[in-house]
Amino acid sequence: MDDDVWQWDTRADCEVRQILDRIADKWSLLVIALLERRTMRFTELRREIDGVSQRMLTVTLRHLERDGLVERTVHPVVPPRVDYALTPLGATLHEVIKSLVVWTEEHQNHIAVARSAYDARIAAEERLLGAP
Amino acid sequence: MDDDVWQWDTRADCEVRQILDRIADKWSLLVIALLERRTMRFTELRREIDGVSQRMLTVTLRHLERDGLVERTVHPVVPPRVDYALTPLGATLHEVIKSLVVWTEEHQNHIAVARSAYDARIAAEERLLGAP
DNA sequence: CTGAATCCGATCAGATACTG
DNA sequence: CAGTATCTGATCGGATTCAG
Repeated sequence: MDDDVWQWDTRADCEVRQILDRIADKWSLLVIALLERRTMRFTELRREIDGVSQRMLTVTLRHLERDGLVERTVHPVVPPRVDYALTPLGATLHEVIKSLVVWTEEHQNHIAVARSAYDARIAAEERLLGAP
Repeated sequence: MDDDVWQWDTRADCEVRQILDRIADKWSLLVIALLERRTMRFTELRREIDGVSQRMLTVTLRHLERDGLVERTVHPVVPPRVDYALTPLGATLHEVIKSLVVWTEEHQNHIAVARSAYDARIAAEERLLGAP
């Protein structure tokens, strides 16, 4: 059974890979995390997500909407008002994403130590090669 | 408590974001999934992962090694033999990744339907605009 | 306010050639 | 076998401008 689950990873063009690439992109995780709390407007999202450009937020939201993870609601008022909300499907994804973020939170110190050790080892090797 | 966990997502430069970008990249997930089964050699990984170039596999493995997720072992024989194995830290990450892949497997049909509906709706709107 | 469209520099990643 | 180095086309993404 486990073997069946992991069969996917040998094929480049399979559906799972496409979806993984989508939900693993830079801003999608953040958008989903924020919308899980509550419905938000475009400008609210832009203000909350530090570093995102207007263009990339728009692109990200369109992708999420297309995949059925986010619902876009246009209110016919002036000035325009557009609300973004997580769909039920998006909510189930959020549960999975949450475990990923929690793991990162718990292990970031461990990883920082590993990086320092690696960098120190590489630097030491380069000194050996530089002065033979 | 939930609020603390999700505090991270408003800052672009925080450690968690860097780590997420790393483990969410195109090939890392596949490498970790394969190495969880058993230790593998460079060429074995390359053959198993459809579509990866030699360069990108090397880069991915160096990143994972630096983060302490993968261990690289060089055997001083000819021809050269290099084994890659998941570290204990990498193994804990695999558990999290697995839930992500399982979610994708379970919902890929749902997403495919949503995409079709979205594309059809966009196409219909464009027809309305094209022939007024 | 919420976008769409365009331009353009930066980065990424594949192909190729070379090495121990 | 297991890489490194280099070149180059492709893609990404930010800044800017315009529109409903």
